[in-house]
Amino acid sequence: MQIQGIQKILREKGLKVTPQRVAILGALHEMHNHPTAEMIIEHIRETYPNIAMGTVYNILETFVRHGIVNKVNTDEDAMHYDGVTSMHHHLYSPETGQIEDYMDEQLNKMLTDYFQEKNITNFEIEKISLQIKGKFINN
Amino acid sequence: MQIQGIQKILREKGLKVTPQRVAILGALHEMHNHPTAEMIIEHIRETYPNIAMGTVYNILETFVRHGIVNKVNTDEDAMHYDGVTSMHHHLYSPETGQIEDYMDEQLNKMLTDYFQEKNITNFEIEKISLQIKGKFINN
DNA sequence: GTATGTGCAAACTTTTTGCACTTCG
DNA sequence: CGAAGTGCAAAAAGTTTGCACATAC
Repeated sequence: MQIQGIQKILREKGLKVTPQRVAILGALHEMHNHPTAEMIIEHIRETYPNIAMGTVYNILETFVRHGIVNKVNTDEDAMHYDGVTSMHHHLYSPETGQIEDYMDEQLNKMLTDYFQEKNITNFEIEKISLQIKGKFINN
Repeated sequence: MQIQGIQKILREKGLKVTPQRVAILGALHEMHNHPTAEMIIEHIRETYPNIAMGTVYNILETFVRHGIVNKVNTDEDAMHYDGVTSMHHHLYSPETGQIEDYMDEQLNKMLTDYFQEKNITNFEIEKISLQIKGKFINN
């Protein structure tokens, strides 16, 4: 995605367009490996050497609040982040920490239909995602 | 579950039966609210006043390694733990932090069948679980 | 110009670690 | 008795916060 696309996303949410925000959201869209805050900083430090830790955490939290970034929960301490907000799932290996997107429209439809019909009474569903735990093979 | 049942679980895994382990596994089986390490300590402190933090973390890690306890990943910092190891899912509200079990045999079968047929090539599945994010209603 | 955002460092929270002592089998 | 487990306290890792300064709009 070009920088204009990033800026548009921010403006549409009423967020001020700052170089830090553009860099972080850009990084999340390039990286595709569900980085931690630490990994994001490392990635953007080349083009943005003096960004502050606290700023990165603040910005990520803002993005999550506005729904343009999602948290990816794992068994590890550090939080991982995901720039892809459309419905998808994750393959996850607790041993190596590797996380891969698992996109599957057929599965999405199956789950959406299932819960539409099921209609859980005391809960309003906002988002459904599968965590598929296991091992990556020869990789 | 009585104390004998807890001891049996530990012995079957080749783990030494210590009062600390019995207390923690017992707590996890009573609690049903996916407690953090902190919450577990608070819960067992009545009957076990001088258990050490480090011991609780060590024991939980041992249990997870032996598959008798699972980690429950959320958007929060602190890890949550679950004494139920059979296939099930979670309703989760990021706003309040509340986590509830969602048990559904029909869903389990649907998912298991789906992935059996699908056969992802580069990944060996060990465990599938849905995180259903949203809001609990009047509760 | 003003509300909002950022840098920085300190503080806080959660988890891990090292080592002496203890306990289970 | 010996291997494994525990207590404790210090340290590490991850995240949040407060405040002065800077910037987007």
